Amino acid sequence: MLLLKELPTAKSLEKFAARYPGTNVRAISDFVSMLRACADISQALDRLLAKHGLLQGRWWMLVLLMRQDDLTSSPTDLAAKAGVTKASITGFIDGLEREGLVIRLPDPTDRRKYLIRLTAAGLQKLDETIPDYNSKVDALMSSLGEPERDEMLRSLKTLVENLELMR
Amino acid sequence: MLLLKELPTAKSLEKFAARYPGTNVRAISDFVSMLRACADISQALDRLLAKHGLLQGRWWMLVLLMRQDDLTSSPTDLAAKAGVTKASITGFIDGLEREGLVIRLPDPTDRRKYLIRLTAAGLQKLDETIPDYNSKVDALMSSLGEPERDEMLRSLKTLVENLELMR
DNA sequence: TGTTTATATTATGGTGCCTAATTAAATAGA
DNA sequence: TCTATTTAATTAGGCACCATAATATAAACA
Repeated sequence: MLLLKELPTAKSLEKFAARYPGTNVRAISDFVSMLRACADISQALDRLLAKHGLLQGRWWMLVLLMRQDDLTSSPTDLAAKAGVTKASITGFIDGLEREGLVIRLPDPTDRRKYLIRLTAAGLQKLDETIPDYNSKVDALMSSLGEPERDEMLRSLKTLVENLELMR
Repeated sequence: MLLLKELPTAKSLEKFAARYPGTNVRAISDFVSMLRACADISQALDRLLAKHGLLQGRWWMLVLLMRQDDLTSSPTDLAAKAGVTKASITGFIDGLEREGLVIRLPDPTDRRKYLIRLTAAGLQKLDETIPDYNSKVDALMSSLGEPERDEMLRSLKTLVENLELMR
């Protein structure tokens, strides 16, 4: 999460370039602006979810479970799909279970495993949150025309595909 | 930070739309793709900074200090510029001071205040990190042509200006 | 002078991650 | 069959990043 409310001014960028010759001022400025925008958008999502008593971590767990036909998944599977360790999943599940949104069920075919299933309360939480999420996301994304949106996503995709350049 | 390595499939979006009629599938899909890209880019920055023993929090603090003519700022000022509380700044300063990258100096004009100043070691840390940061950010951003970059930033700016639609 | 305001810190806690060690169960191989 | 390995999940412990509330101190104001 970017920690700079104040984007660099032309003056501070000049100073930067003076100390570090060869700086591509435009690249730096654009990069920071991009991060700033991303952080603002993510924060707006946080606020939306907070209205429904959720946080991004819990929210994405619920979304992953909802994607499953039987509303059920395993910690290992969730870890893979979320890109975090299984130990981290344990924590998320603990929180969601405490709130009654999911339950741990023993896997009948393998006693090492658990099945994490969305409860009725969990589904209700989604039913309460998702219409709001849908309409707000729609409203936001509609502030861009279709061609601009496509172009933006294509550009972001290009950047992501070139992230090895940051290595 | 987005927790979905796996973006929604066409099938899961269909299912979503079936349960929540009126869903703008494109809006949701685009929104999640955008967050995914943002998270990936931010993570790439984390990795770059980690090579130099830094993390985003500490890094942006150092950058804010470097912007000042005398390499000096106050906790209140840093808090405002970073968009976090003063209590949070105390923690960042503690860490940076422990590593010798900044020092707390009493403000001669107001005994409630401290001046946070970048030390020689702090400046050296920046001198070691920034050339790498510059070249990597330049390389990444150069994967987009200038018009695409401008368009992308304009689109992101439009979204940020319309974030009140998420309220 | 006495009250209000401003500065910074401490105390405390929540969220989101991690690694390493552990427990338990399944599986593969001699 | 029995042992060794692998797999699943958790626990323990810790770090980073943030917040709120309470506190101590000092400045400003009326």
